[in-house]
Amino acid sequence: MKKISSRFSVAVHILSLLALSPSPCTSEFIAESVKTNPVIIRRIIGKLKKAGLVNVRPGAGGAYLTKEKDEITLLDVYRAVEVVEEDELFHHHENPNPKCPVGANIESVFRSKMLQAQMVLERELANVTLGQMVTEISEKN
Amino acid sequence: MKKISSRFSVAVHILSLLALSPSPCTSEFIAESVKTNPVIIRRIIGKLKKAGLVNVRPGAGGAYLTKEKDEITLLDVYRAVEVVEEDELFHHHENPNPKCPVGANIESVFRSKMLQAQMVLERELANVTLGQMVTEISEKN
DNA sequence: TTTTGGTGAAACTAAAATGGTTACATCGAG
DNA sequence: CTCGATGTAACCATTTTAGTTTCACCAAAA
Repeated sequence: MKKISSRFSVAVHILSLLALSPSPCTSEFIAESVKTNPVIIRRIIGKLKKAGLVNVRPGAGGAYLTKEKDEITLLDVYRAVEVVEEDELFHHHENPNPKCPVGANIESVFRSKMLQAQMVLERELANVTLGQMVTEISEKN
Repeated sequence: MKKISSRFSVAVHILSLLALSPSPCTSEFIAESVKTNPVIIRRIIGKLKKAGLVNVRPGAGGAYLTKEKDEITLLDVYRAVEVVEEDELFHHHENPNPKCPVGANIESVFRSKMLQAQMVLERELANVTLGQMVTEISEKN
């Protein structure tokens, strides 16, 4: 793979800005903080919107949170930006050879181990709220 | 990202075969069980070799484990096949705007949360040995 | 010693994901 | 009505991945 897409880290960045800003933020403003293109921001905001985390004022513009910052977890964001396909982090390659005793059975065994590993990862993400994030960010000032 | 490369699942498949086979296995034999090309298998075996998990008989051919199957964990394999870059699963995008209070501090906060999440994932992988894998695979027969 | 089977590596291809850019129709507030 | 901002679409370049062909080299067995 390499790495999980930066969409995730950018999305957290966006939401942190929204959580700290008293008024809606435009994609251009956000793009300046993230140091990227406004279109990139809009695309990610689109996914956050679809997930019900933010709303965007039509016409006038500007995004804002639709939930309390303590009710948004990093897992919500992770899922919203669809960084992993079908919510499965690990590739279960194969249509292995069913004639081979290993080929025939490895898939289900491997899969269950990977789902377990994925579960603990997601539980960890679910444990961190946007509220905690912005608190820690603010404390560093 | 999508998914972690199938190199990982294929590597586990390869090692399972080696653990169950009394004699060294050729890449062609393995390729049949995995249902892929022998060259793909050799490339992955090359990485496993570099990590000290297997050895290959020169000339005659055939790979075999260099460690006890209970001393190889899925984390060893995960690391060996280099599915994640620099051992960091999450992308910490950004050279964000240092002038922005969020941009200036989010990176370190986000990073520490992600390292924590990655840690629990890896701990889970470290908890499963190749021995357990082949035991479970065999039980299914 | 010659043959044979296998490895390791290079060179290429094709597909997909990612991050980025430009352009533009559309919508609402002032 | 005008202006600013959004939401898309259409591209593009880069990188990763999986796969294939080819071939030099090596060691064991005939």
